[in-house]
Amino acid sequence: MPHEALVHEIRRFNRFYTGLVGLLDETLMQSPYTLVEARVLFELGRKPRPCGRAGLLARMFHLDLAPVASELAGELNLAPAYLMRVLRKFAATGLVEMRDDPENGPPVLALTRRGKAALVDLEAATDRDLARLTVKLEDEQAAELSDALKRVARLLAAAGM
Amino acid sequence: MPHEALVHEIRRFNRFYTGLVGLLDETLMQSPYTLVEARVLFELGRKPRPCGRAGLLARMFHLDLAPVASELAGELNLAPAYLMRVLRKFAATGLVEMRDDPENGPPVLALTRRGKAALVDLEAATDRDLARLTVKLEDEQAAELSDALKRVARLLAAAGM
DNA sequence: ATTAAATAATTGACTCAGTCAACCAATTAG
DNA sequence: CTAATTGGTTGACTGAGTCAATTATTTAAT
Repeated sequence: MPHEALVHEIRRFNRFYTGLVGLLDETLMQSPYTLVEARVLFELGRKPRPCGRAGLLARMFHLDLAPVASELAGELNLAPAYLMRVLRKFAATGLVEMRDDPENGPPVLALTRRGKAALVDLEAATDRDLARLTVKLEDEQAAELSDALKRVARLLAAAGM
Repeated sequence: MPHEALVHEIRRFNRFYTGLVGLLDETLMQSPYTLVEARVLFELGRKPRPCGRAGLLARMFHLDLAPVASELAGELNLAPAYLMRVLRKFAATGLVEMRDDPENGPPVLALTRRGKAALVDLEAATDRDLARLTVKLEDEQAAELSDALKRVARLLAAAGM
């Protein structure tokens, strides 16, 4: 029976944190995007898919770039079919561009200018939220929280997940 | 611009933790219940609604017991209509009992024996998961993680949420 | 080089989680 | 006693997310 106290604490934390995330999600719901859509947008912004000249060259030389859509699907664990629907919607509304590159490799994803603008708006909204959440903390407490978050992530990651 | 580093760190953590929660949720999906159903079950088990003699007496003396269904809905932030559907399903499959008490107060919820058994099974499953997640940690690391979790919850709760 | 197997992208059809609006019952206020 | 609030409940509806089948593409094998 390993670490009963810890397991109990994780349970408590999960309850707490899902509540908190729920609050933050409400803000995202105000936006014109679904939660999933927002996550896709974030992820596309965070790690832009190789596209254009760079992507082409990389693929020409057989550098193993993970396939674009499936990689995204993996990172967000979304069903490929579902991700596809989201991407098509984004393509339809002009937020992303899905180019079949000339070499007939797998299609390549990129945020359009409008897509980037949308992302900026989203990030501004969540920034407001997070700022409101942390504004009452003294600098010292903020540092402590930041440190504690890092610890949690590090220890859980080390634990194997 | 308050605590930029902290905001950034919370972002990182959210990404990490939603991934982790996704993993844990997969186990729940294996169970015959929906995520929401599982949460309802957990919550009903955690804080059993007053029922039977005790509940009756309390209500007779106008002790203000929060209304049963709406309280649940609030804690889990579920739409009342949705919660109702879940409860009806549970009632139909014999996991909870919804009694209109004789005094015609609001209906009262209680897990049946089968409901309690189901909850025990669920908790066993999630315990296995959490155990698997934490088994690789040394005792010292486990203590550190537990402490860090408490800190995060305490600081965020203090921050206002 | 040709075929076979495996992996990725894509689509349409379908299901059911979750929302919405309206309604009923009960309590509180005026 | 009626009006206004609050909580419970329902049916109808929407659309998020799944599933199975299809095509295209890359890798492996002979």
